[in-house]
Amino acid sequence: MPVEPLSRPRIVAAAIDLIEREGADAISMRRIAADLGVGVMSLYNHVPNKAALLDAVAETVLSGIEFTDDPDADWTERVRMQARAFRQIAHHYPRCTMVVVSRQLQSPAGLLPVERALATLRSVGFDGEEAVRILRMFIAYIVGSLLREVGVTPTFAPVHHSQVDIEKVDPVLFPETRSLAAELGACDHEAEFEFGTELLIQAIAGRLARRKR
Amino acid sequence: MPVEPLSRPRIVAAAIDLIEREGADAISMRRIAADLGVGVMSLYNHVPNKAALLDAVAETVLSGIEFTDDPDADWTERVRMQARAFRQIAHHYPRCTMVVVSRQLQSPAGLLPVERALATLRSVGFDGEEAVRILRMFIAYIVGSLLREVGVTPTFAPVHHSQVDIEKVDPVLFPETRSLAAELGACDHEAEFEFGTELLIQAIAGRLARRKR
DNA sequence: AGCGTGGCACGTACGGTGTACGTCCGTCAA
DNA sequence: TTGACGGACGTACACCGTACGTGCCACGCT
Repeated sequence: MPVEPLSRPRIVAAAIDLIEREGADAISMRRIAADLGVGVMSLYNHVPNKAALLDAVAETVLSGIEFTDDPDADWTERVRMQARAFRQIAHHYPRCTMVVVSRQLQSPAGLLPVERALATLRSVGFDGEEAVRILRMFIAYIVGSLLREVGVTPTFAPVHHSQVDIEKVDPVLFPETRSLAAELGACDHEAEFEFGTELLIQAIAGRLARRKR
Repeated sequence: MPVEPLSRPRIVAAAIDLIEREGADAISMRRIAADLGVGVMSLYNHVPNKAALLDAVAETVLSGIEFTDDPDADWTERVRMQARAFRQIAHHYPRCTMVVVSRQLQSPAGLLPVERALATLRSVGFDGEEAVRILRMFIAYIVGSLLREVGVTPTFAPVHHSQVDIEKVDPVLFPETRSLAAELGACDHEAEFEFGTELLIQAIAGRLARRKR
């Protein structure tokens, strides 16, 4: 029985699989090894330590994003597509999202999207400094959005409790919060994400217009 | 010698202190107890478990934000102030920031800022649904910004290496990234944050104008 | 005064974790 | 044939969260 030889990619894949199945807290070298039907210490022949493994997980997830960039499309559409591509992470690997955003990886895995985004921004007339600033703002927004999206599901979503029992909040201290309970309780992540993306694009467009004037 | 009696606030304070001194990874019930000069299990008389302790840390840090809201000021200025208030977290408790954003707490600690922000937004003419959307977008941006700001300091900042050795990136595959190396390498977090905040405010203002028309 | 009683500090113990180190074995080069 | 070497694995250690039991002390009641 020629079992697949142990390898770094196989270990990383098992780790991702485990995180998606049982959550990021459940991950341990022993569990991964068990899932692979292998001794714990064998992992260390391919991965220096657990932190590096998690970095590899983040890198793998990140590099799995499908960026389809159409250079002929309107720049607003291109920005939209790139933003949506990032959000795919939260869809394909919801439980891994926290891992991805919480470790800053210093590998070229994240460079391709950066390059694409900078190219897009510069092609519409922003200078380098401004392109970088805008990119950073976009990334911040996207990261924050992903965190909201996956944070709402801690491990298993309970039935459906909004963050606070709305009955408990004092209507005189928090009138707005109370009257907007319905809106605050529900959250269509996709609509929310699109709304913010459009707002950002409009802001950028406005800045661009002012700049060209 | 009447030692201060053990109490939940004292435990939480010790936890925050430990995190700030040694990083979020270093925290353990045993270390906290040792810092307080107390047996480990004594902690459990005041805190049900470690997760609850971390929630309490998040809540305490969050409720420590100084929100000064001037109802007479321009709404743009009020939004600015509230955004900056959040960013104080990253200044006062840099190592705790990850803890704060990574646990979704279901306590009224985060309600005050929400209430203020909603009130501000509604006072300038947004309806409830839109106010909530805008607030969510702002929070996403702020959270993402804070993560960038503190993520740059993993544990101890090395000398000063930008995320990638710029020499290593291929200039033909990543021309923009390469040519903007200087801009990408340096990051004035305050300026960056202000830039994004202003852009967001402008976007909101634009939306408001369109809405009133 | 005597006597519960309940809260709190604490020790011990158990199952789990990351990983340093040593051992064994299969493969391949000389 | 032999030597070296890389990879799989077992053992061991320090540390983790926390369930459980024990003892102390301050209090309210009779």
